[in-house]
Amino acid sequence: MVITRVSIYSRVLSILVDKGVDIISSDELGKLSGCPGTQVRKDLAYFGQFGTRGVGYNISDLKSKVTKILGMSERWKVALVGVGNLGSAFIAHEGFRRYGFDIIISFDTDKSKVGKIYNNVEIKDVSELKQVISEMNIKIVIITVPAQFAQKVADLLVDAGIKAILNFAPITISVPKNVILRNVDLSLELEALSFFLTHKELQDNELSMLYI
Amino acid sequence: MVITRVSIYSRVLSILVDKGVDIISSDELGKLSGCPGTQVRKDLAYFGQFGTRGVGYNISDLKSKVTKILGMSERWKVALVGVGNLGSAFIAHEGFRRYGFDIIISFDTDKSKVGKIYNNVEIKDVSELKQVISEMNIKIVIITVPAQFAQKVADLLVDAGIKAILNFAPITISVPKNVILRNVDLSLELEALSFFLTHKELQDNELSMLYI
DNA sequence: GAATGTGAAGGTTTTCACAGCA
DNA sequence: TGCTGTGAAAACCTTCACATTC
Repeated sequence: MVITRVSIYSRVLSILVDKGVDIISSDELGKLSGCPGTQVRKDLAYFGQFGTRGVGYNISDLKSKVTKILGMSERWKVALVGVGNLGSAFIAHEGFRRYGFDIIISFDTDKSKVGKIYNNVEIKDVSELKQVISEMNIKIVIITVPAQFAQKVADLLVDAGIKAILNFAPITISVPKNVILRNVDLSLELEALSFFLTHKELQDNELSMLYI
Repeated sequence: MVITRVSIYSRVLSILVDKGVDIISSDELGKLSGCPGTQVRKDLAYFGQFGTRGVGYNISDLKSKVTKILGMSERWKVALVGVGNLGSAFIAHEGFRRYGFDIIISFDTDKSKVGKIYNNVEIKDVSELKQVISEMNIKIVIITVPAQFAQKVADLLVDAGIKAILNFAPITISVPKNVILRNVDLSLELEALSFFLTHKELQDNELSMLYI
């Protein structure tokens, strides 16, 4: 939770740096990030003291500290498994590059795709996964394969020594405790909207416990 | 939180229905969903009593009740604004259709795109948004425009009477309290991975408060 | 005996309130 | 005076323990 918000602060700070603003208060940063100022202060306090009492936070200073906290001082090399609709879109997605993530290789099992180059990214056969990931020194992998193959791919990745996985397959996959797995389930996000549209009568505190 | 998990239970139940299983215990359903059985029971208890003590839950029965709770008894008509890489991929994405969401219309401002049909979905000019959304009786909209246009699009949607928005633009947007907004920020997910890779030394309970 | 449903306990996260400092 | 940093309080969520039912 904290980390997601710190990431958002980082986004907001970038925009402010570009705008040439120097100083910001926690309340203001909170407003721009969609949370209360006290939350901002507590979140940052977890990592140190970055502000000046009575003044606020120096934006470029805070930005560089937050960047370091997030481990985003250098760019990350990323691989992607499953070059379907979603996978191709992610390979072409400018946002990843802008925020410091380079998808430099991709994998699929489809013989008609393997060997092709899409958006400067080669598509290799999944059988080469372990070797290529080790050679290219990749630490983060995105899974965009159909649900039924996701666990198998995750197993391959774990075997290849990957410690961070972003999974878009709509299924529960398991990895060892020392591997970080994050799941993004697109339809599930829409289902949450469906729920709230269907239960508009529920209000505020009733909704709180149901959220996210 | 509850809703996200109930959505996952719904997925698991579908698979079990297909497999022809009849009955499942909360512990088993929890294991398949990635949470403890007691969580499953509490989550379901929020909406009623669906099981039989000493026995478990009747799968097809629970499935249909959960479907109703989520508001997924009927299909939802969805619009998408911003037919770029990501937007096109979502229009083509099978997953949405499989889980009951039909993207039936899309919008963009790019004159070279407007009027085209992609994957059976017409691309209309954003200026037609309000009228088309009303005519087509659309209740849910996906935003996949660049960050700098996201707030403007959200304002248009609110003006058009939309009450549920799924935003993929990496920026904080504000909507009135009666509008449900969910944000999916792809790079932010990767940043969370970056953080954990960078701070492997933090263990378990230290990490807990940082997680999402 | 087995598994649900649920009040109570235990944790975690957020918010409050204010001391401390520019 | 203004705003950060932070213990304490409040709110929230998860897990436990067990009475209840099949």
